[in-house]
Amino acid sequence: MKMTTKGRYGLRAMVELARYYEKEEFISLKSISQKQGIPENYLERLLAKLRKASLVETHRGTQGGYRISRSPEEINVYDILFAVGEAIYLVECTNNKSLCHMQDYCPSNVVWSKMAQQIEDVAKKTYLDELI
Amino acid sequence: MKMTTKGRYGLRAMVELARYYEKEEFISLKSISQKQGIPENYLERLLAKLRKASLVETHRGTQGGYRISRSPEEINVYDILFAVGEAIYLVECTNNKSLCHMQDYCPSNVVWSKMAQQIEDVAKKTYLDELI
DNA sequence: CCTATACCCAATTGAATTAGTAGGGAATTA
DNA sequence: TAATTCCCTACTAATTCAATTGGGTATAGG
Repeated sequence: MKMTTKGRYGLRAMVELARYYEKEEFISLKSISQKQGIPENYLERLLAKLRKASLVETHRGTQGGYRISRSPEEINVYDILFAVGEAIYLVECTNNKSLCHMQDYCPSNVVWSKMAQQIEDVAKKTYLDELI
Repeated sequence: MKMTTKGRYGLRAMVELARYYEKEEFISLKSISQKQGIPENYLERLLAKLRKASLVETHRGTQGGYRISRSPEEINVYDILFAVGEAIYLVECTNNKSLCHMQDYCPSNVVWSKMAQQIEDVAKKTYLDELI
């Protein structure tokens, strides 16, 4: 039961960017990648998703880069996980009933759903500003 | 972020066995495997682990099989997950500090640990008898 | 205008883990 | 002694995740 790099790298990148929120300057991919020890091209794709979700904004050319598009107080971990496509469920069939071989009631699912709900709650309650 | 089959199959098997607790009869691997739609040989290995953790007991020969070794009220989901080797953590470095490239304090880890703790809590609070 | 910077994007490969299979062995019952 | 059923290890297949490659486009500054 493990979070993928999408979620891990995604959060780390956002924490990194959140640190520069006040300065309003753009941070280059290269810089984030080096500071956080994340492969450049791989991180790039995550940042692309974060951009599409309007969590970061970008600027090209010299002095360009990425910066957080809202105050860290307004971005929570759930937003980030959702943006990068890190799904919050422990078993497939919680989301997709057709995958379950049980007709009516699945006892196990009660547990997995409850766990997923807890994770989601933590994600939604934790804002970036608490992490910097 | 997904639970592996170890945890999923393991719990399902235990729920199945818990249903027969009163009867005290042994249920064959084949029967569990068929009812739950889990590959026989694969399930066998999980049951072996559950046996080693003293959660189930076995008997060979005709009319042999597996049965739960304690009352369902005394077995929680955590016991099962632990027994089958389903680790409860979302990122490696929560358990193994040496894997983390941060020297002192890792902001992200705060989140992942909190989530893992929540999962553990649910697992420890949920007993088999609630699921049958 | 031209060049360096730095984001943008798709396709492919590589690596690791998980899931499942095969097959021989040993205990128990009838 | 034969049928049943657990016991155990090694191997293979499948899937998913992680990372790489490489070419494209916008912007700033000289």
